[in-house]
Amino acid sequence: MPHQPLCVTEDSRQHTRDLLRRVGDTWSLVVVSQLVDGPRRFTELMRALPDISHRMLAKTLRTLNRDGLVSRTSYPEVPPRVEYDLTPLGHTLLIPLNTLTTWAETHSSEMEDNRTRFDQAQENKHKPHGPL
Amino acid sequence: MPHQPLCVTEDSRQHTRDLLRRVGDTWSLVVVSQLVDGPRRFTELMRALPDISHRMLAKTLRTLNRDGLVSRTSYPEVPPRVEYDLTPLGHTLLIPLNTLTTWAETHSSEMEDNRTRFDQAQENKHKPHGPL
DNA sequence: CTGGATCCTCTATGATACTG
DNA sequence: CAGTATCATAGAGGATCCAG
Repeated sequence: MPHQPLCVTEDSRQHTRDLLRRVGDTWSLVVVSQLVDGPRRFTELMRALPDISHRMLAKTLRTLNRDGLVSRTSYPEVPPRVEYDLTPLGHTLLIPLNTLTTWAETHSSEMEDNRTRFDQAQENKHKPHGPL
Repeated sequence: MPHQPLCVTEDSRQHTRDLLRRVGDTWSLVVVSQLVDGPRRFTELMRALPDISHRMLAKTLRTLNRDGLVSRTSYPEVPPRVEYDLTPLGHTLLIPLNTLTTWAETHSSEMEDNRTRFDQAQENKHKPHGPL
């Protein structure tokens, strides 16, 4: 009997696809991982993530905040101070994300091997004009 | 004591991000869901997925095959027949994917509400020229 | 310090036509 | 039937400058 994975309703697929696209972008996961241990300021995140651009950090935080996964607390000081933190909803997302992280860890090398093998097989198909 | 989610090594993040980008694209998950119950031919998938373009189905299948998540079996007949199926590795991915699917199902409406609320708050910030 | 606006580039995707 | 190549368009992302 085949198992019944991936709830197969249209809505289900839509929701999951939306979620995967969201957390699967370049930076969402990286930013979230910086918030696991507590609130961080914009500049702190910039320093911790040398590769992210100013623009994309702002944009990513805005999206995560909009989704309710990250909270944004602005303190009426000068210069302005803003702290970002995971919301309770954001924390619940960490569990399934961890399941996926573990899978990725376990199988990434296998997938990498698969890709290498695939690419080599492709090459051999294009230049089989070997010595005869 | 804060929990310890999202294995925080650089490699771990990289692998997970790669995986999320892969299965988070527009079609991978949709295609995979069609293979859960057994092998399918190219045209069968096209019929089952009215929205996907010819090109993207081919490309998605090729990528999944390259990663070793989907097998591709070509029968030397005329006209040609090709069957796609999940590999054992592909099947193992269904488990963590299901965890995420469940989360998405459970919380998608909450996130949708969050977005609506966020957008309304934005509007109110731009046009607070209300009756005074 | 925070973060939005603008300009530019690269990639993803669709539509279409072509090949084995 | 299965798959690729070409062209066109939309969105992601970076660099930079400007504003509160």
